[in-house]
Amino acid sequence: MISNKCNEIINVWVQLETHPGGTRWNPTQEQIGILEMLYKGGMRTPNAQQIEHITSQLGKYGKIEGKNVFYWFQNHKARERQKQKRNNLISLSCQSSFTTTSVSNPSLTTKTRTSSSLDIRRASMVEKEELVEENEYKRTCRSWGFENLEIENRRNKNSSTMATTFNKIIDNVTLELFPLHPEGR
Amino acid sequence: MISNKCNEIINVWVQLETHPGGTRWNPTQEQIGILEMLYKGGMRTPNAQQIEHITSQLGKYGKIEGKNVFYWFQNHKARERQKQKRNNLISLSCQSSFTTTSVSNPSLTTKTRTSSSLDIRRASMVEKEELVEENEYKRTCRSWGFENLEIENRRNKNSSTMATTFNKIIDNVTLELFPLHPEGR
DNA sequence: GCAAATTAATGATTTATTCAAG
DNA sequence: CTTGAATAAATCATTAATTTGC
Repeated sequence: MISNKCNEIINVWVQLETHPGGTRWNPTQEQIGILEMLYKGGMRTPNAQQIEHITSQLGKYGKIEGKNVFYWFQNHKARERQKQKRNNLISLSCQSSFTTTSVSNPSLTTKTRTSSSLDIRRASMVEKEELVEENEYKRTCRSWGFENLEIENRRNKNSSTMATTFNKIIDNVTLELFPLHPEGR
Repeated sequence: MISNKCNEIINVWVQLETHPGGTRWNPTQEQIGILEMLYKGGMRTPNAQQIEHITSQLGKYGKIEGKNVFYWFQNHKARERQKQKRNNLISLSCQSSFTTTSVSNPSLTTKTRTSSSLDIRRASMVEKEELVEENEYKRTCRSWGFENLEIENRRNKNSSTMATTFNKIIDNVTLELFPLHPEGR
């Protein structure tokens, strides 16, 4: 898809050129593409091993650290939730319905105003209960990268230490993850 | 203070005995004592180097990982905040005052009920503005442990790589941190 | 066209909340 | 019930888009 030597060289050069001192990570198109592909595939909270793996692969297209990958997934996930929430709010307000949030003392809630654009925060709290989350990946054991992954050895022992091609990383990682974390929590 | 060889041996044994499979970290008294000392000294969000340092020192008193130290500070901080909040709420409700939160449409807020025990969350939002935080350590550059601390080399170059005694760790680390992060943010 | 000024995106951190072991 | 562990939400801060006045 996006993997010829030319782009690789150019990107490395661009990276080195535009990030001399070392500010924040500026992902290349290839990196973003792959991350989004993984995300679309269902990856949400990669564990340390997976992050290392992905990082080493994305590293071919520019400077990158493990934490960049971790943060990318966190932010991407959060901001999609955010967007979803906003959309839900809009569709709700388009129905122009009165939202009467049931408070502990219901006698005091007298026909509260239609949800204005301002107080998204409170609304989010309400939504959390009435919105069916599509998030099928509940909490996964993230585990830190500080120490070697001793604890994680309890689960998936079989993880290719370091694949070489993109197809490999994508297929491997997604296949590793897609079983939907069989041992729940 | 708490540092004779006997205890050390016993604790190592206890650690190994009570955590065969590898459940969650169970801090020893010495470890907690030191952590609390550091906390009292003002440490709140140690960075990767400091965490590594502390971990290696606490490791003398039992099995421990960097993430344990990290989480300990996070939880300790958060739970002190929590306690503070609860206390503030209590003292407020003891005055039995009416809290009228100014909403975008003030005409609708008619003498809202006194703060009941349930909605701590909203109260916390209010407090955040009217409570002078004693937290003089704003945001410090935590940085991950995944990669080597390349970026951090911009600041404090002088950090003893690995001290040996407890007094050393305490004095060193606190002295490293106490300058109140001269370059603000 | 083209910099300076604003605004929107998004990388990075911290804080709040929740889960669950003991 | 306490607290270690983990995730979600909120926040900060920097870079890219975009606009604006010239």
